[in-house]
Amino acid sequence: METSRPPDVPAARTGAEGEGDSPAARKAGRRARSKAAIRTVNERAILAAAESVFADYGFKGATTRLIAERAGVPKANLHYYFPTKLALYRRVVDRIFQVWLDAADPLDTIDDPRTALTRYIHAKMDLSRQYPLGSKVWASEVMHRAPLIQDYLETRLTQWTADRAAVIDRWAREGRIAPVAAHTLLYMIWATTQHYADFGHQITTLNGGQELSDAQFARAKEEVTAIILRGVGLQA
Amino acid sequence: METSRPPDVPAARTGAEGEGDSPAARKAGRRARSKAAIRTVNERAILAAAESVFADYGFKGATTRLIAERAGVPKANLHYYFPTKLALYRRVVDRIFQVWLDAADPLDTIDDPRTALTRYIHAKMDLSRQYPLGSKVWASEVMHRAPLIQDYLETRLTQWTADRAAVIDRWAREGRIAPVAAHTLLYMIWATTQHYADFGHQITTLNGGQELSDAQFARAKEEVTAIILRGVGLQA
DNA sequence: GTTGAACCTGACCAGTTGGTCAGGCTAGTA
DNA sequence: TACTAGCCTGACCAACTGGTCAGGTTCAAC
Repeated sequence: METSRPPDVPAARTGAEGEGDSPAARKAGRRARSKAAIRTVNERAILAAAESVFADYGFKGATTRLIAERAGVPKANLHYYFPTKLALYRRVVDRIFQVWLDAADPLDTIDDPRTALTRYIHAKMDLSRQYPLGSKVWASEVMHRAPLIQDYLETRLTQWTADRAAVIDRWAREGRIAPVAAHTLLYMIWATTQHYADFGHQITTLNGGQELSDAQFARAKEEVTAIILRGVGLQA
Repeated sequence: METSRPPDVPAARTGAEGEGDSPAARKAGRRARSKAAIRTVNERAILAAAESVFADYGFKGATTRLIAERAGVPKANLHYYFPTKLALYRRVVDRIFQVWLDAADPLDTIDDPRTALTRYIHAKMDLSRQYPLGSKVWASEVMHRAPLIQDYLETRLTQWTADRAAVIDRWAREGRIAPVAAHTLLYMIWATTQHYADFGHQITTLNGGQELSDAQFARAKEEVTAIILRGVGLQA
């Protein structure tokens, strides 16, 4: 059983309750003082631990005992902040989905195919590098037929995909890229970039047991981008 | 909790014990008669059920109760054939790995890059279509840091990958394809083709809730192949 | 038809699961 | 200083987990 601490994840906003954490509380860090700071620190620790455990075992395989252990709080305390395992999971998934949507910005704001695709692929690769747990949680959820995020898939993701597909289709119609099906292209980009997170362990093993160095990863990022750009008829 | 039957999977050879099942036994099917036939039928049913449950929940999340239920045998009977959950899992993974290796044949026997890559990509796409559970079990295992298949990764998969990478590198050196890193190309092929299995549910949802039809899938296969071929500098 | 090896399974077990709760503790304020 | 809202947690629970086993049934060889 894994007991190592999760890698530190960039701590996004923790929740929507909007507790105001004073500067003093912020500094407290390890040794929490004020009530507000205590809540902030503990919620973040639990959410980070939960993300790592859900990434490791999926929803069903994860245990609240292990989450509490990794967060460094008693199990009963975890249930004080998050009433059920499911509620905790939803909070984790909410955050992941938000981060993903934010990464798609280039496809909305840039009309040059080469620039837009390059930036989008780079953003997705960077996410896989810096935030692999989110990708794994998402993959787990979808592989298990998405019992808990089906509404996301059916509403927000469907709309998002349709909008971006329209842009890509227009590029193809205008002859600015080769006539590829937009969905196929998007799936390829998602699959390839997320592979570096979801299958990171396999990549590490095939790299002689060493995690990809920053230089190796940067090269992979360029190569992936080049292959896809050429693949849609753009000189890389 | 899922209780539906797993989709029918092409029943490959069940094991290495080499029980000889008579023609009569083969025909028996549902109502088994001979001892040998009983063993064959039950082992297959249990392995198929196990594959589906492991694909749905990963090793830790899967329960022997659910496997037994889907196989249509009492739990104690399952433990009669497979002593532990772990032993059952190993048998499932063994089979998946063998199927995957077999699919790689084109890269070994064909020296023309366009033909070899086309056939390999097609074979991997077909596997994702016809045998998605295996892909999901593998993905689960790797995402959970491969506690049980680490030896496969370190020995057989590493060797396999190094051999094929050598071929691809040679193609690049000889100027027969663009100078891409072999590992990056292989990862792209794996990621993209397996995406159609692992993320099949997401693809279905984004397809308006309908599974990709045979025609849609055939088109996707051609498009994926075309993008990758162009991506490595080959006219599609 | 007798025998025994192989197959079958309800009932059971100890350990783990998500979740509860009574009662203690502490920061903040009046 | 006294009060209290909010934080904390050991001990507990019913349900479920992987796995066992005694005792029964069935096939097939003699």
